[in-house]
Amino acid sequence: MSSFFLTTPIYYVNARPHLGHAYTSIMADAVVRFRRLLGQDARMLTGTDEHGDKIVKAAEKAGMGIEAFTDSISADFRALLPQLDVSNDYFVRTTDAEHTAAVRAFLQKVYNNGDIYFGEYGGHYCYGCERFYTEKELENGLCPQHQSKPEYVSEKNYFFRMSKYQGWLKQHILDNPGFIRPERYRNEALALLEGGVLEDLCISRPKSRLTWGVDLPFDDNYVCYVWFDALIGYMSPLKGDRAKYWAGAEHLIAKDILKPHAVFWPIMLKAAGIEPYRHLHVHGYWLVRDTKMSKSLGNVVDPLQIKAKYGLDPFRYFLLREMHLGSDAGFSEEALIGRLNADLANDLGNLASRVLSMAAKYLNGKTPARPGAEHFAHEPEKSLRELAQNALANYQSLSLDLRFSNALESLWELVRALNKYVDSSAPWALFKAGETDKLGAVLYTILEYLRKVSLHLWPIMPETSAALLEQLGSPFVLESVKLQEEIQSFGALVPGAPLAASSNLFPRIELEEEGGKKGGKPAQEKPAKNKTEAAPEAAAPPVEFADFQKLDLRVGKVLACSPHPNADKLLCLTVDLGEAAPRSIVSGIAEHFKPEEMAGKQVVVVANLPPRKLRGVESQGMILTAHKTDGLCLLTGGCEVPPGAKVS
RNA sequence: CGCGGGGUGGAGCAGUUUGGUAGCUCGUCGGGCUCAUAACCCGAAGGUCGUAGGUUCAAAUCCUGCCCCCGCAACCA
Repeated sequence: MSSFFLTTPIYYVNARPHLGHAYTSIMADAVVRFRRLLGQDARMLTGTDEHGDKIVKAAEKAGMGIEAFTDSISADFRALLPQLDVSNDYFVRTTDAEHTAAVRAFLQKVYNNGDIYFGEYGGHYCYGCERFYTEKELENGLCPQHQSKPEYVSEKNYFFRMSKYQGWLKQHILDNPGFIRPERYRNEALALLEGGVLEDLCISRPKSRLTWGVDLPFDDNYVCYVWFDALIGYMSPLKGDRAKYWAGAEHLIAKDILKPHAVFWPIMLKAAGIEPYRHLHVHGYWLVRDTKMSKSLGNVVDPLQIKAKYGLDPFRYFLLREMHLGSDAGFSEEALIGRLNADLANDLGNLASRVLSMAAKYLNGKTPARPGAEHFAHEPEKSLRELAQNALANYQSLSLDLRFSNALESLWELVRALNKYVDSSAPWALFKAGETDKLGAVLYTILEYLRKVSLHLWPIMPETSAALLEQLGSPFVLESVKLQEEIQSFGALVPGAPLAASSNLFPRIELEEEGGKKGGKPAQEKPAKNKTEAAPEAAAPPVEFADFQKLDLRVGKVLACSPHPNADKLLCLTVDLGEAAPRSIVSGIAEHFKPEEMAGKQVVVVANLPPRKLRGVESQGMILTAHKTDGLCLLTGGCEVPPGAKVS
């Protein structure tokens, strides 16, 4: 039995899971389920990446201990999986003891091979930012954030000699066209390698600056930093099964982490004397209202809310049907409802409903006799069989390439052809005419092809697939599936087997006609727990009233406004707060407001923040806005008030 | 000249690798059927494939210039 191994990224625990994470996990699940249908020994890995200073900061911000914090978010990610029917075999945490041991062993091996060296890293360090700046990033030798002169600090660290393997990797990518796909990302990876000599990767942090990480095996004054730790998570849980599964390893990622996966990781493996993975698959982003999801825009989609509202399988179907591998796709409830109604309710659901209902009426709910070969000797059955074979063959090969959108499109050609066949063969007319043999042959044909469709849908919609197969009197048993043979074969349904009297797996969602309201309710009963709008973030922990009083909030009048000379997301405003001189305030609202529309507006300002330079312009306050799905809304005084009026 | 992606009937997308009747879904209009979840089936309207040139017997597809969108990076006190 051939083995197959697929990973999602090891998700970074600095935020709670959202649609993007759900998508990658669901897609990976569909891939491994498809492989299992083909009879392969397919395993899937996912998990959480928990080390690094960003996590330390996020924990501090949340007011939690680092371990409690990572435990909590990792648990969120883990809990999401069964709710999405993701059938992962492994869940790795980079804080697992096994994992840290594997990282140390890996590092030691690379170190012994001479590809890790101790070197001095000299740089311009800004204590305010807690980071190094390159010459290029500095503005006139000053920190762009603080406009202060960074100190030249040299820090000793360990470096991974990536440049040594640059030529090898380039050749490997050229020799293996499918190594990174789709092709555009392969080209991008090649561009990264052709852009000059790769910089060696700094892989450590001194414990004086960071302790939340894996100790280096050859120097316990340092912890391992970022990628070594995370990427090794793809193999550390395999342990004794590594030999069996690693040879078929494939990764699925979103486009933002192409470089570490396409460049760092294969080189790391090479340096450790391990075969590189077989394929890296890269998908795009889900856009909401034509823009990237982001917390600050408040358009983050919560997968569990969508599931609660529309059901899991329609959600999974939508995600896999709508996004073409590699490209971005738009997410909206309108589009989801459109797919659900058109593809699932009207085409597939209705097909099941009409054929089962006819079988109940005309055949007493029993599977009819198998038609003989002569049934397919004539039209329209001849063409139907041909179309079905093509559709299933295409579906299978496209699914193997992770092109689920095209695969489903192909499968739906069969679904539609079956609906046409129902019409053209008109079983109700055969029944009235008393042509029982012909009637049985026609209905058997539809039922059998519907069974094939249902079976093929198992990777995409496992629950619905099983339910439909049950209704068709052919319960799902993974072990007995012979998917490749299903393309040609015909006649698995057992004559006489009982059929469900009706089917209503995909109720239509009726949109409210009047009133222009968006969204919709499923036709079936479902408590409307949540509103359509994006979920507001959970309220922050309580603060003392005294703390609130520390804020000096004022209403001000915008006297003038101009774009920032050196940044496209910023506006420079002059705001009258009733003080001796108006304030200069820089605000990140340029994407939502034009300078000319700001002049004369009243705004609410936080007046006692310390001044700070933003891309070279000093800002002496902060303008308050409310976030909505499609932009920002200025907070104003509500009625005309004198500049400087206090807000409380 | 920082890096990258894209512009195809009203909407959303395929097709571009390997030039050769421009395809799919939704929507619109007309018709049919009555088994079915007001679903299904048939037919029609609607595109000079961003733009200007070039190569070619032939260009959405290959080459060049230009215009416009969108990500990344920088930036949101």
